[in-house]
Amino acid sequence: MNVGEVAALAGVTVRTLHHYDRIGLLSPSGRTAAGYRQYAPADLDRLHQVLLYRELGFPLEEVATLLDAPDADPEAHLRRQHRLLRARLERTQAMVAAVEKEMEARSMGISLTPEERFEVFGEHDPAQYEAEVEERWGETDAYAQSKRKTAAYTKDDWVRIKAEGADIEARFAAAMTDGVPADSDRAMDVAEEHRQQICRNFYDCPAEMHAGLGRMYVEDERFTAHYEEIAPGLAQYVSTAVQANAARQG
Amino acid sequence: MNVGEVAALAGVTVRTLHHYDRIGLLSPSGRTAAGYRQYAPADLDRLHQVLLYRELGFPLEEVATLLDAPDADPEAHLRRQHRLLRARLERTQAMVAAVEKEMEARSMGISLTPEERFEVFGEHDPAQYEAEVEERWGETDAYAQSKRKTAAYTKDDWVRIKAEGADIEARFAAAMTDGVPADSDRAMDVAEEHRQQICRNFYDCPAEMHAGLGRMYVEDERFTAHYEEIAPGLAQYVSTAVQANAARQG
DNA sequence: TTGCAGCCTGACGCTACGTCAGGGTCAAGG
DNA sequence: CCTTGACCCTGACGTAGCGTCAGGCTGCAA
Repeated sequence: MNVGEVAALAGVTVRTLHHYDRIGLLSPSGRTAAGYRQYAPADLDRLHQVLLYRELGFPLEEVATLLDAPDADPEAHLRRQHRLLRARLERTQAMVAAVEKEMEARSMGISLTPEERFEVFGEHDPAQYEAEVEERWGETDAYAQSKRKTAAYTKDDWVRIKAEGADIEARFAAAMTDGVPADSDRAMDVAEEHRQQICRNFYDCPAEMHAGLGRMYVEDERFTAHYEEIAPGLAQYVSTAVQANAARQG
Repeated sequence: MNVGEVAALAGVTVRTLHHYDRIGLLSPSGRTAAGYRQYAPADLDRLHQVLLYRELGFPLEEVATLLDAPDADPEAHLRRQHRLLRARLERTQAMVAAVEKEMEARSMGISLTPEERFEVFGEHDPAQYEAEVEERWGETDAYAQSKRKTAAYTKDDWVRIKAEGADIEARFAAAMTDGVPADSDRAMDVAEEHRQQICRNFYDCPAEMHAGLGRMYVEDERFTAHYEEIAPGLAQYVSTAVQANAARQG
């Protein structure tokens, strides 16, 4: 792909790609004889990461060091981004609440103190704060998590993990063909094992996130296809069971 | 207040306040004999607005024109900010979902197409997009809303509105002293009237937002005090009724 | 072969500040 | 009374992340 196509796909300008090339953040892996930039799939992967980190407020130079760190696997980046995005979510929710509070205060004739009104801004700095939280919290448990996870897996580990996954899927299918409802205890128990298997082997997956995955299994054809291949109707069954289990867990 | 205090309160640097002064975005309303900047409460109000708009990605120049527009009342700004913040909330949620999707895809060995992965970035530009949505959507219904709302109220309107509010509060209090549960139909009906009165007279207040207000009535002492002054226990009563009504409405 | 869209490389401009430099101000303590 | 350290002032220059020409080559469709 050439610059124009990549730019259109990623929603950035050609100039931006030129810039990333010059500063060495993202250099296309090839050029045509005429000097046209040629972007390979791997370059798109990297661009994707770059844009995520940029959106999260990281300076480009830091993005480069993050992505070029030899010991950082892709999964670790995803986990980090997930954490930071949820932090942003919380912050935005707090700001929404603050604005609502002010609207209500005005309509009731109550006036807020300056401290209250600036509460949500307190010493923030959108980028640095998130990066800081990351530094102090992220790399304690999550770094350890990252280390003992996929990066360190041997072939045997992968075989075992695949087997675990297949086992759980088979038990879902068995429950379904036995006519057990998807929101029954038996199905939910399998769902809970599914969640814990994800936690053990891949990434931290709280109930809420697991419910999101459940929804995706029926909404996204790729995941639907994965389950339908095992047994027809299994995608919907697993989806329901997973969401029911999430509701049960709280 | 002098620069340092304001900076600490608002979570910005002194340099930032200097900058805002020089470009005329926020000039303190006074100076000491020695030339020290003196910020009045009104200046803090303005700073608050500036920071909100800045956070939403507006360029400072545009913030200035927005805030200096003679026909824009504070309520309109709050409504606009509320809309934009919710747009950001949705976008962030979409990004969280996208990252979760990718994590799950990796753990299941499915690989996503570039289009899917850049979906969430598509033609965005964090500031402009929000500003654009604002231009096209906001100023159609909401501008009309703004116009016929508080800005145009006469003294009589205010008297009527105050009376309406007092009436609803009295009916809440009556229901409570009658021993009617806060989640009964009677109490929820009053809550619904409360919501509709806010919509008519002040700002658009969907069920979800109303529930948020309900929570605030018991969490924030200012609002609690407002209701407790009418009758002890009324804050909790109204809060419960409002949240129950929001749940009822869906 | 002739457009015209798309690509290239400088190079300068712009926003929203960060960061000194050089110098007054103010309240507390010696 | 005087000094000291924290705070304030005004330039002035620097920086990040591009936007925006300018001047020129490339590629493909008519």
